[in-house]
Amino acid sequence: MATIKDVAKLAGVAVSTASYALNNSSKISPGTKRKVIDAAVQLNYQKNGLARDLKLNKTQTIGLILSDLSGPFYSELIKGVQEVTLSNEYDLIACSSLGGYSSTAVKFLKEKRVDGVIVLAANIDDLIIMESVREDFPIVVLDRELTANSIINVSVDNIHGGYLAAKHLLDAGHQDILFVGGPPNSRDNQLRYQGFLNALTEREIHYTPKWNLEGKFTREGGYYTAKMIMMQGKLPSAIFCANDEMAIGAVQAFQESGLQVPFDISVVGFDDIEIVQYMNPPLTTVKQPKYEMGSLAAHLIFQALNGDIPTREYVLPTELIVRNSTISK
Amino acid sequence: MATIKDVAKLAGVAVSTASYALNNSSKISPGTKRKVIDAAVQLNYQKNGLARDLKLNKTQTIGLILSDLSGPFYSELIKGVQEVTLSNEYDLIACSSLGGYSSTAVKFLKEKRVDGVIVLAANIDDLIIMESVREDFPIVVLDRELTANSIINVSVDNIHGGYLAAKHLLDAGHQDILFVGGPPNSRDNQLRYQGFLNALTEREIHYTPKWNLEGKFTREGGYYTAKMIMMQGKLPSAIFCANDEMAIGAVQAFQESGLQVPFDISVVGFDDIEIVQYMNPPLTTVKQPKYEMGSLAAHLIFQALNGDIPTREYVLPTELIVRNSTISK
DNA sequence: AGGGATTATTGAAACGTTTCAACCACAATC
DNA sequence: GATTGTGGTTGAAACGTTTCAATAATCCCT
Repeated sequence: MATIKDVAKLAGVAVSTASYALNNSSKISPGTKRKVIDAAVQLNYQKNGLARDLKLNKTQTIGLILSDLSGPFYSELIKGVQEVTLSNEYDLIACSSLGGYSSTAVKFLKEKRVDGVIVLAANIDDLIIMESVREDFPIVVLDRELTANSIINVSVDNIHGGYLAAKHLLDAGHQDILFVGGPPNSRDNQLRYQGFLNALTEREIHYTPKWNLEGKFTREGGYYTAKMIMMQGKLPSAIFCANDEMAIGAVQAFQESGLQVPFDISVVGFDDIEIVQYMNPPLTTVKQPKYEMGSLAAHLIFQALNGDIPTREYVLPTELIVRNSTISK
Repeated sequence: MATIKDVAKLAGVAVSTASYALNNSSKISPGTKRKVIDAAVQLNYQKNGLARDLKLNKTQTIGLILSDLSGPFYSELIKGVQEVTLSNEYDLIACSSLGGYSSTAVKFLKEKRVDGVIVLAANIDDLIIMESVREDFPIVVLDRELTANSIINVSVDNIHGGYLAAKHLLDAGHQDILFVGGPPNSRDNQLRYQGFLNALTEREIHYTPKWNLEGKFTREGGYYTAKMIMMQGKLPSAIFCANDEMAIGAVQAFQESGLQVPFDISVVGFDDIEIVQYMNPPLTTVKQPKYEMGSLAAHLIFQALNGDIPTREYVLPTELIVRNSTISK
């Protein structure tokens, strides 16, 4: 591997000259510049980015940590992050938090491999993030509550979202509504449930869940919960699933049992992930402003990088998207 | 930022000792090891990964280059790559080829920031890849044909896939089949078309496309092409879209015009991306072994990294998945 | 008590850059 | 002809690690 030393030697100049020349510094005369560049191409020289970053103490890249690179992760959100990053002439790399303490994510959080980081990964521990705070290293965490000097929180109004979902069903005349929850320790889940309850109490309906409906935030979770519901005899007239994936699973379970959504049971989800508009029936759901979250997160990173200290907390609105999986009673 | 020097000083040892201690070398006595570690936690020391990588000339990470981090990129494929990478105790980072010559992708290809790279990005030029070949730097390119010392090709049997799609329609009695192509300079597109033609000629059907049906590999592409088809008067009895995204757009266009898929027209796609099974109707398509592609690609990287020179070319099989968007005539 | 063998510790070089401060040659100014 | 200036070039230090080779400390045998 040719280094800049080799280039300098071949061009017959000092290594500092070679460096200036390759970075197109105005100090260098056109003649030597040409010599150096010729030498570089002749040796097929490629700069070592690690050395450069180390010296400059700056990587010009920001990291995006996702719970799983392959998951149905919010592609809209990534787009938001990416566009802002690109327009600031930074690089963006995505890595996964899979693997716990020895995951790539931790490596990037701690080892100064990026200039700032956006964390969207519920499976990465708050503790790890707190351990990674250091001066001048902005961290934007999505969907969690964490306070430290350089940490910025961006989240979505889950409570209002849950409220909207429930209100929609109530307005449509449903009385017997069931909340199909995700993991009980998930903050998202709790807040959505909270909003759901708020809507019910507003109508003075007392919600008494007869059994514990909570599963994973996955298709299987929704599927099995729906099976459970059907086994309990009396069907509710509507369910509100804590996320879209669960709703997909639930709808599938109902349909497999010959039930018609929305005629036999209305279903509303949460997230508005891309595929739910292609379902049969298309899913009524609560939309998160995913693109906006992403671009906001990235903007905040750059603001912090530029020395402005942005506000530490942002909550973005949610919106009800009515499709055909719900019907008036 | 505390460096190892600070740790050494605080612990009262030489920096080499500190380094050995932090890396848990057996040379160091338990006593000093403890001292060093205490000092490290007290200073909240975090190692600088760049410095380490530079010194070791090894990053222990492999890069995955995608055409667009946010796209509906093959999440199955990524999963394959990720699992293999993780089990080899390497890190995986994904980056986008958006931005052409100054994209993050190029940075990672050229600047020695990763130990190997997998390229799945049609929009990155062959030339760039060729410029990045260097000894001991394995590059796996997916879905393109490129020969150089350290380049390995992995692709899918597009020809046979196209053949399968066409044969399925022919077997179902369709005579008037239209090929809805993607970008004409796309190799995937060409090969799928080739397979399509092979099936027709096998039945001695001469395919004379009355107009040029080619668009982008996107939903819009399929949508507008379908509109075009409908404007031409006589509807074919089936179409074969060069990828699923286009098929989705086409189905949508047909349905908007009141046509029934598959009763008025059969549609088959290519790729078997996740959402097509949730469409209404679920799409008949040709499945690519995405997971296998990913894990194969990663395996090959590690093989090369271990000094074995693997075969330079791999072609994976495709498979027809019959769903409800096609019907017998 | 002396000498070899073992174990712990350390100084210094190296990885490949960038950049400061010094230097040089030469022209311009008074 | 001495000073000042200028544009071009360079040596050396620095970034934060790891690791070799050398030294220092400890131990065990006779």
